[in-house]
Amino acid sequence: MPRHGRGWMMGGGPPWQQRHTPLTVALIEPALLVLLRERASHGYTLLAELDKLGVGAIHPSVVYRTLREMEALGWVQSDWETSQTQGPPRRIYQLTAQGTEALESWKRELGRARDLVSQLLERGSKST
Amino acid sequence: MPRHGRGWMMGGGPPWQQRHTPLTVALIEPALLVLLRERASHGYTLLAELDKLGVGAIHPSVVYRTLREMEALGWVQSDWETSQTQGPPRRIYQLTAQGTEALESWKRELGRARDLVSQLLERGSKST
DNA sequence: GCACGCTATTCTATTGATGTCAATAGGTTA
DNA sequence: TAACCTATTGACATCAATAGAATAGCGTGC
Repeated sequence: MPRHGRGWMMGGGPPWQQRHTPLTVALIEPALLVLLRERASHGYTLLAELDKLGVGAIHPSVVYRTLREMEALGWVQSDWETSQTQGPPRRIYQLTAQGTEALESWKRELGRARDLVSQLLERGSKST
Repeated sequence: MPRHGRGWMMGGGPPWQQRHTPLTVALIEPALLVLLRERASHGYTLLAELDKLGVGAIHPSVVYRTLREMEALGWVQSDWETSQTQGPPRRIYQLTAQGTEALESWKRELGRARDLVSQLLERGSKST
């Protein structure tokens, strides 16, 4: 089964279960920044929140990896929370000042992308 | 140089020349369909039109490969045009019925993506 | 008539991004 | 103590993007 490749959204025969598209994948990172801006949180929770947001079911590894990479960039900062957990210790991520800047930058980018999409949609719907 | 990676839009330091983002890359395919719906065309022209659209400078390989892959899916159909060219023979692509369907499917997908982006932008701008 | 530049397409190699799977591990409940 | 949920990490395979060069016809200037 192709990851998404060309035609990911055509499906073909069997009714596909929810698959995320390249478009939604590109949104994981800004979505995480937005969520972390609202409150510091840990991967497992963020995973669920992404799902609620509508960014399709993302594999946990992807979210954790993205968080680690964002930490390497200095956008977020993590601390272990050993107490009051219902499981193993968890890593709490919080936004840094750089992360806030990154979010602003992302917002400009998303704005441009949205405009482009709107333009495409319009142009693709005009009667030839 | 990383393709885009985390932080592709942060640049850091020197003012980056136009780099395309994962978001714009994801738009190549629907953009091609939209353009081909308007008129049959060949890779070289489509390349320039993508640029005009705002889908950043795409490497020719990507466009040609995408076109071939779309042909393999039956979305487009190509014929060699040997006459009236200012160069070597060129491959004219035109949309098929399946391609039109694919475009419709894409449009639904783009609509969803745009809504998601709007939602993110709003949520990312609310005062905490 | 040939060297150069533009149009036009294809192929190969490399790297980077993504998806999947498995491993680890603490806590809770039956 | 076994099963299950929370929670995170690492390794590996695969796929897609990019760069770069090869191929090739045509037009222009010299």
